[in-house]
Amino acid sequence: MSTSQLDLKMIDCPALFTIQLISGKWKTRILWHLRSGAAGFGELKRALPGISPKVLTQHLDALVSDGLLARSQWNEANVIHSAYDYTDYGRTLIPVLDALGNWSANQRAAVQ
Amino acid sequence: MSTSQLDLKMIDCPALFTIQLISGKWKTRILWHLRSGAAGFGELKRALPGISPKVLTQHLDALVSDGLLARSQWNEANVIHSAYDYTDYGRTLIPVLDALGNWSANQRAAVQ
DNA sequence: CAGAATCCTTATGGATACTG
DNA sequence: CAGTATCCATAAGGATTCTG
Repeated sequence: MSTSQLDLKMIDCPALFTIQLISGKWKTRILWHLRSGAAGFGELKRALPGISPKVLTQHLDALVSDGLLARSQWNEANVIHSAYDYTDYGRTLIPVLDALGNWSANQRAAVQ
Repeated sequence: MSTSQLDLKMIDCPALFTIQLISGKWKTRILWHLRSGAAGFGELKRALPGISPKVLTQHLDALVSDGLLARSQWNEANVIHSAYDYTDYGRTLIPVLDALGNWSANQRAAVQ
């Protein structure tokens, strides 16, 4: 499911590469949530009501494998904890996400 | 399949609204192609090798129904012609598409 | 807690033939 | 030319149970 490979299509349409990284029912919401700081698996799950652990894992794995997020883990009283956070690379995407968000906010404002 | 309805998720994550408009295997490429001007059904089909007429119709219908594109048609020697072009609303999305494209171009440049 | 495993439903896309 | 109609394949997502 990794989208890190380039493709002829993406040379014709560079926007496609970026889109593929952030497409998926929950990816944008994960990335959006992490803008305010790292979060563990459970926190993300709570922040995204309705997502199943399998799907959350799938999306996180894709984001990690595409280099946008990094995962860390540690033990506390014999219990595993994890944290997902932007990589430096992933962080460069935030202004782009903001552009997407601002556009939609402007559209909504214009309608009202 | 219209994504024009707002949703609670999109208030938490405004970027999601924009993403939904341009997600789909060919949507970005259609929008990218039309940046250089309107195009008919056949031209788009040729510009997107591998797309089937059904799927092209689906994507165009979605883009029109979401208000990003407009469709016009006319007759010439008893043969139907069509043209798809940005609406004024859709055109406001072009800078956002450019942001997506520029980001991917920068990443590719950085890798090399 | 953080997932892996399994099974299942739905959404998306595709090939092809046909029509006004 | 510009699609529709039909049938089909795969991908994406989801519910649930289980494990270190």
